[in-house]
Order: sequence, then structure tokens, then C-alpha cells
Amino acid sequence: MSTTIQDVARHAGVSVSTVSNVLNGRTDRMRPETLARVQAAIAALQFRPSKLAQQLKTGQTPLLGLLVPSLTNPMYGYMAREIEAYAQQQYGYRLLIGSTYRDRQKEQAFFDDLLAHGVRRVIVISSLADERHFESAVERGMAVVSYDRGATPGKRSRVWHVMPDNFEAARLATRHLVERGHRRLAFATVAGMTMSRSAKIDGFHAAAEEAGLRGEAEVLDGGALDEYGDAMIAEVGRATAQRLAAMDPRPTGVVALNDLMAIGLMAGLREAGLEVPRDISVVGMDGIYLGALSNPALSTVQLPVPEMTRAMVDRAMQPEAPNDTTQIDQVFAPERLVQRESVAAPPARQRAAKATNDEEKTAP
Amino acid sequence: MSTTIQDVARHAGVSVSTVSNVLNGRTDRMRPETLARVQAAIAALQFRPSKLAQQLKTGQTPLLGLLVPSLTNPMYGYMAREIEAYAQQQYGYRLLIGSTYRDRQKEQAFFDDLLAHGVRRVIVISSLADERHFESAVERGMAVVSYDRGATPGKRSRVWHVMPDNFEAARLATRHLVERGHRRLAFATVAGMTMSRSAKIDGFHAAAEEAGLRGEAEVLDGGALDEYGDAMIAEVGRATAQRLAAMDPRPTGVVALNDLMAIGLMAGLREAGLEVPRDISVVGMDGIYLGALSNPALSTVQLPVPEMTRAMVDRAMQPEAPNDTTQIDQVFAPERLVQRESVAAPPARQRAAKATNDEEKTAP
DNA sequence: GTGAAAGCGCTAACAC
DNA sequence: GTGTTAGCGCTTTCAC
Repeated sequence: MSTTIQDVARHAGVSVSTVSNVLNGRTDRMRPETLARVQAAIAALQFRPSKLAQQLKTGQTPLLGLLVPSLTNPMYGYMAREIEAYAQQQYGYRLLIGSTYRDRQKEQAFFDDLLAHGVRRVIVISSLADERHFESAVERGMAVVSYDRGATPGKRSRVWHVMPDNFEAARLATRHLVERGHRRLAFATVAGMTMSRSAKIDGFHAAAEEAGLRGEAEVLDGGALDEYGDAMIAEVGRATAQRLAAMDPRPTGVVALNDLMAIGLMAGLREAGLEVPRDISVVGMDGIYLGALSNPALSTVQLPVPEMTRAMVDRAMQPEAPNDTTQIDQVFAPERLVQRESVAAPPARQRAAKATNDEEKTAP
Repeated sequence: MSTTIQDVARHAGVSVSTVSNVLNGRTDRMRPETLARVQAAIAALQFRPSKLAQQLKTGQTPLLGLLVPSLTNPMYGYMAREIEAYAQQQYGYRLLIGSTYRDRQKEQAFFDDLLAHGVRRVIVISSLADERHFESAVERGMAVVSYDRGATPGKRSRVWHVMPDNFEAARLATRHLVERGHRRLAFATVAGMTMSRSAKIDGFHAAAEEAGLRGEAEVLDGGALDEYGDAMIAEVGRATAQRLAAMDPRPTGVVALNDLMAIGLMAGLREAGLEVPRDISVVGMDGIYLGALSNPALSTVQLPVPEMTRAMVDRAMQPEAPNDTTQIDQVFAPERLVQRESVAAPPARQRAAKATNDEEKTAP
């Protein structure tokens, strides 16, 4: 079909192994004119060696698997873009992408396909499932990097982990609320616990306790993400807003699981007749560019996405799986708190929607 | 490394070709017990045939190339998701994805890599570049489907085309503004002309003329999309908003090139102290879910994304390139106008920001 | 320095 | 019905 190494060899009047040698840079002890002839032939025939055939021999293919919950969550789109650009530019790798909608079956099937395609390096983003099948993939010769979850404590793992400091991110977000004077706090999340979610919740609670607000910090978990995956997280936020609006006393500051949820939350709050930040303040986490475009613009904790994605790719390119002496968790501090418009001081006096106002608690 | 067809054959006490036969469904005239033994061996050894080796023989690999301008534009994330899901479920294909940031070089390089990887089917979304290199890819045995551009009139093409009816979409959007009473219209786009952009502009003008507003329909083209690609389109919208705000007389209704631009536009308008839809109305096109979450929620023309993406995948799976008798353009009517909150009647009387109000024109 | 030849894991004639 | 065998396009010893 297309031109092969044979054609080039014939054209240059050399053997295939000579051509192969120039392809693979073994050109040191080669007669310059031979080299030139081969190069000329390659150019003339527009020869591109088949990665396939190369791989069949070498067992290596310049393809990186990327597993995301859903491409419709802009955060994952952002990460995918960064991963793609860096893997391409730095290592010449292309991306084989799969959405899992956080479904274990789909994840497994994707791994099987990767193996069958000879792909030996994968980055897995925010998997809900346990890591057992990751480990088995490593056994089968894969380098796997997992985002947004740490090693299970006390368990040996051969999977790399890269993640933001979710605890710290949530604490930053919560503190921001506290500093602006909020005393009744909520954390809005979705149903289902993952490592990163629980770390965020811990950070939220930690900040609340620091401020002596232990009893005033509530976790609101909304619906589960259905098969449509992560776009739905905004819908969960929207629904949570209704619950929030109906609470009495109502929290005045809420930390959202991530930016997309925050955006959904703000939409829902508005539908419920509440104004952000006048009636209620909202902080997100992630730092997607859409947060700057929302109305009000979203205050959020910016995660160091380019740094994290670069680390993931670098890890995935590692020739060896981590062993007992290597550090398998790589944690990134949140970049900073981005103050925009969605946070303000709480309303001076709580105008309870319809209920009697029975709050007299004073913070110590 | 992993188990091969040889292992299975040995394990089952048959030859490799027998195993190959069951793999490829040539099981009709096979003794049931042989079949059973082979299947058992496959299961026992967890054998997964290498797609690589298969492909080296057959020249086919179940991989679909997808070229997008940028994954950070939610519209493309959406399309990528639909394409992936359908290609996977319907044809068992995985996605090899590449971002081009509308760069011709990157596009070319991606095509070369696809070829080298043995990928024979590609979907290209919204390419700015001309189609010459697509054609050459078809010559080299690729099935290529191009989104959002039609065949160049009068030119023979072997590339499939799938696209929304951009003319109609823009016309719908514009009419909506006209029906709500707007008489000074604008169309906000980015620098650089593509087929789809010019079709939209034509639709905009057509609707304006229908309403006798020929002189009142202005096209505002903003900055070019830099290397960061499509997320920037929102920024262009934002900048355009400033220009819009300064115009005198100022258009009261604006059609945005797409939803992301509309969202940027609304953010910019707000920064300029204008309120949507009180001071100015905005309509988008695309129908991404984020439009429902913006504030105000975006009125837009919904495109039939699942239908279009399915058509694209089906075309890409076509065994033959289109020939002179086949219909290579497939155009999808916009699904409908989604009325949300970003469009209202124009302000009763134009309160010009600072300029003298010199408008006395009456519409016929 | 360069070439011959043996595979990598599979498929598909073609024998038997 | 099942097995033998010749490749697919490349890499890589190992001779010369």
C-alpha cells in the first residue's frame, strides 16, 4: 500500500538493514555517501516507517492511553489538552483516549484494548473504582499513573500517583469564607466517596474547626453521577442549591467540590431566588477558565494543572514501575486562591425565607 | 510477554490456524469439541489477540483518528464524547485524538502519524486549512470525514462532509432577535474566515434583509485565535463586548458565532456595565449544556450533535471513499431555537451612555 | 561498513 | 475439519 523499507533499500541500492540503521540513528560507522543515498531515497519516496511493524519487534508504540471520566467536564478537557500537548512535544507520543463515566467495566475494557494495541503507558484520571485492575495491568507490563488518588495506606503499589493537595485546597477555600466573616458553612459534593472527595471534606472540616465552627460546617451530598458522567455534576450542584435554599438556618458560605459544581450551584441558587454573593457566597476548586466567565465570576482555588499533567506524563514515560524504595505519590500544593466575585461578607442579618428566625448562637 | 496464539494452540492441542479460525468466527464446519477446547484454552490463558499483529496482516486497525481544534472548547469536548461513545459501541473502535489549534503543520503531522500507526479513518473537526492534504490522505487509503465545511463548489472531492446548516442556524438566531423587536443587529465573530463562519454571516444578513434591516446588520470580527485555540474564543467575545458597548448607536441584539463566544460576550458586556438582556440581547449557536448554566441563561440555536456525530462515524466507517455519484455533503438542520433568558425586547428608548442621542430613523 | 536471515503474533491460502 | 506455511514491515544479531 504505502512505501516500505524494502522499496527504500532497493531505491538506494542497499540492504534493508542499512536503511533500518539510518532510521534508528546507527549512522556512526556508516560511509557518508551511503547515508546520503539512503536519506535521499527516504525523501524521494516519502517513506514513513510503519509504527506497527516497528512495534511488533520492539514492543513499544508511541501511544499514551488516557482514561477520563468524561470529556464534557471542562476540567478534564483542560487536562487532556495539557497532557496531549506535553506528551507530543516532549516524547512524540499520541493520545489514545477513553471515557469511562466512572464505570468499572468500561475501565477494564479500555485497559484490555490498550494492551491489545500494544500501549504500555496509561494515565487514569479520577477513577472511582479500586485499583486492583491497575495493579494487574502493571503486572502485564504497563506503566500506569493515577490522578487524584493516593496510594492506599499500608498497601504496596506499583502504580504512580499524582494529585493536588485536596485537603489543602479545600482548607484554603473554606478559610476564605471564614475570613470574610461566614460562620455557617456548607460543603457541596456528589454521592459516592473517592479519596479526593474525602480529602476535600477533611480540609473543609479542618478549616471549620480552626475557626471554632465545628457544629456549623455541614456536608451536603447530592445525587450520584449517572452514566452521562461529569457534565451532570453541574446538575447535581443545581439540585443541591434547592436544598440549600430551603435550609433554616441557611449556610451563608458554601464550598463546592469543584468549579463545575460551583457553576451549577450558582445557577440553582439563582433559580431559587438567591443572589450570589449577596445572599450566599460560593467558592470552587480547580481553576477552569469558565470560572472567569460566569456571573458572578467564580472565586476558586487554582490547581497547578500544567505542572501536574507534566508530572503525570513524565511518570508514565518512566521505564520502570515504582518499587518499594521509590516515592510513588506526588502531591501538588494548590497554586493560589483566586478571588473573583462569588464571595462577599454574609448578609448582615439573616432574612429567613419564611421560617421563624431562631438563631441566637454566638461564636466563642 | 503476554500469551500468544501459539500458547493457545499448544494448550488446546490444535494448530494456530484453528485458533485463528475461531478468533475470526470461521467456526461453521468445525467440530464442536475442537471449538470448545479452543475456547477453553483462550479463557484459561486469558488470551487477547494482539491487534498489532492482526493489523500487520489485515491492514485494518480498530482505531479512529479525531482531529479537533482544541479540547477546551466544550462543544468539541461534547462532540468528542459522542463520537467516542458511538464508535466504540457500534464499531468497537477506539479514539486516537489530536488537537491542532487550527495549525496546518500540526494537522499534517497528525495525519502522517495516523498513517504510520495504520489508522485508516479520521474525523476532522472545523479545520481552518484547505483540504488539499485531506485529499492526499484519501489517496493514501484513508477515509476522511470533515465537519463544518462543505465541498468546495466545482471541485471534485473524495472527502466526506458533515455539517449543520449554518446558514439556517444563524438565520433562526437572527430572526429570534427581529421577532422580539430588535432593529439594530450585530454578528460577533473571530478573525479568519471559514466556510461555516461565512455561512453563518450569510444567514445573519439574510434574516436582516427579510426584516428590511439591511443597513442595520453589522458584522464584528474580533481578534484571531492564538495558539491556545478555542478557549480563547471566549476572550475574543469578551473583547468584542467592549467594542460593542462603545458603539453609537449601539446594536441592541447580537448573534454570537457560537455559544462559547456568547458566554464570553456576556461576561464582557457585564464588565462594560451593560446588562443582558435589559440593555442588549445575545443569542448563541451550538447548544452546549453550559449555556443553560450561564447567567443569564443563554438563548441559543441547538444543533443536533448526536445525529451529526453518528453520521460522521458512519461515514468514516464506509469501506469506500465517495465517488462522483455519491452524495458527499450531509447537512443537518438546526434542531430548534432554545429560548432562555438572554434575549428580551430592546430597551424602549436608547439611553446612550454618554453620546448625544441622534437616532431618528424609523423602520419601514 | 554492509548484508543475510530470523523472527515479532497474527491471517489466510492451500494442503491433507 | 485441521494443519502447514508464507508472509505483513520492521529490527537486530551475526556473518562477511
